[in-house]
Amino acid sequence: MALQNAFEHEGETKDKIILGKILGTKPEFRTKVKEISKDISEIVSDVNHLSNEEQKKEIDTDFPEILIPKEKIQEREGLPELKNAIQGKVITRFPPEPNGYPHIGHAKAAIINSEYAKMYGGKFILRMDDTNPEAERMEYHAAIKVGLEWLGIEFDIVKSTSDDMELFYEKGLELINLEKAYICTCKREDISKNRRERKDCKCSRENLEKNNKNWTKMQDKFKPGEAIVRFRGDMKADNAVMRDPVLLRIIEGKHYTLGEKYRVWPSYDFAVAIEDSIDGVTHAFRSKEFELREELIDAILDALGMRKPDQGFFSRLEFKGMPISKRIIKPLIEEGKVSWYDDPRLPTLEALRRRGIKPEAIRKFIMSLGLTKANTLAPFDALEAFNRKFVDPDSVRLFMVSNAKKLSVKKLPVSSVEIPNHPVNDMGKRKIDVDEDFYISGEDAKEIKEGTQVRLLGLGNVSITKAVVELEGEYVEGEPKGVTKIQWVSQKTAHQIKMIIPKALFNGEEFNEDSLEELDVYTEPYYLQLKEGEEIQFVRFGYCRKDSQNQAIFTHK
RNA sequence: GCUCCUAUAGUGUAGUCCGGUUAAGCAUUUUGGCUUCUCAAGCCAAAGACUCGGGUUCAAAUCCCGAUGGGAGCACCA
Repeated sequence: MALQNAFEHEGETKDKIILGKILGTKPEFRTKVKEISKDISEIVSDVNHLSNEEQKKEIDTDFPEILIPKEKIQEREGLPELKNAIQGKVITRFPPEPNGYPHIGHAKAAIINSEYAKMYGGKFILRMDDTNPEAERMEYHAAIKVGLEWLGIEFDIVKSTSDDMELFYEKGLELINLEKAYICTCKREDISKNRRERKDCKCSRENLEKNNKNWTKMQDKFKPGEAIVRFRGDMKADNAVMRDPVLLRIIEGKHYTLGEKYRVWPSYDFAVAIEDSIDGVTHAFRSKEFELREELIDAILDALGMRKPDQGFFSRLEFKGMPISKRIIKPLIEEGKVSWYDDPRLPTLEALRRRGIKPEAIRKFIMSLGLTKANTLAPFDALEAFNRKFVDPDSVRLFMVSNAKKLSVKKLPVSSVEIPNHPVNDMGKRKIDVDEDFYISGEDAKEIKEGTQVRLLGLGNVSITKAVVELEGEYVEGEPKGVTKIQWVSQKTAHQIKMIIPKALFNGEEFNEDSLEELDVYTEPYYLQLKEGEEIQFVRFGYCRKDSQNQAIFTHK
């Protein structure tokens, strides 16, 4: 053993390490640490005195098996195992509120929960969490569905929290009758003050009869803000969430699906507790800002004698320089600094899609993040790396030049050329008509000196005869090896498009005024034949998504 | 302020529950090289980490205490 270790570490070994290895593999020695450690010291010292060759020889003769390289330990695939999970019986859910456009944060919650359902052959529920009539809109509801569909997430059950309004009333009343809840008619500020000072209010001492009467009054008489149903938690609790939180409150806004049918609405905690329980959810994963609610949800379900799901938490996901919250995005849109929620600089699903990010890449990326609770402020290039692998095998390679400079080539022996659409995969060829007038990139033109050669990719070598303002050259026979290879566009068929290059919206706290670069570029006419939304690689430039006939969005290098 | 969560290479993570089998694995990034009619992809290699301070132990990334950094909650939003 000492020999092996010495061999693996250039002829030197240490007794502490050997001791650890022995104890690790052979637990029976653990009681005799003192005795064996002395032996080990001696052996180790002997081994260290041997030369490399001597060590090798001894291993060869006595222990040849240890020269076989150790196999790598198999790494776990996917998410960590769930506690209390039975194959086929796991039910998870994704409960978005239809109050905004879906973004990468939604994707994380949806993907983690759906992966768990898949992993255990269980069921997955989409539940629109729509218990605040003032915030919900059909437009968002639809956008969320479109986004999830694009991500390729499938649901076994689709429902809305508001489907169960009668149940919330029933359970609310049950809690009141159990004296686990009461109606509070204090002012909002007083409630908040009492919470901070950990004092209960007079309403919590009212009798059952009064509470029942007030419950009825909440249905019509009380105005919004005048009365709420509070859970009897613990006003002295360290966890502020437990200090008699709101279960039901009056909101008179028009609900996007139910209209004005109800005016008393459940709070998030109450709704989630009841819904997860009756939907049979076994494992509920949410982002960690809800961590403190775990205790409350358990307490509500305990009070009602209802089944509790296992709750789990994961960190919020954000990209550097890409705001996720409506609070920040909305003003940017209003000021015209960002066009809309699908602006490619934003982390909304729609923006990611327009930018050329593939749903598979998002899934892989999110799975690679794991279930950590430490904050994840990922750089966007982590996602790009995944995306590149999906996009590379079927992106058509096209020529495109930016900051175009003219190059005329004399003695060109051909009038057209066929170029493969992909270097390794068979994606067909395209024919390009050429004459002596070309465009090349300004960046390349800068580097080209008179008297040198360049190769026009797929066409041939050109000897540069003049390199001022406009370039001139003549065709020469030659191999591509050792010559600078550049892309080109034929002037007579050049198609001009706008290239949009999205960059970080923010540098730290500061809005990046140069976050959207726009270039006027020339590309081949073949661009017009591609489908909208197709991913292209402009050779030596990067991957881009065709946004329209005259606009492309830069995806990444 | 109070309460809770969290801390592994430049970045993102595995390992932490149950201390030794891993002188810390993977991916990305960067840098070299190979391949290539792209600065793409692919292949090979290199670089690079257990926040700090105590304690327990033969042995600590792993357990305990403390400090520090980061985040969240303290809504009649979810």
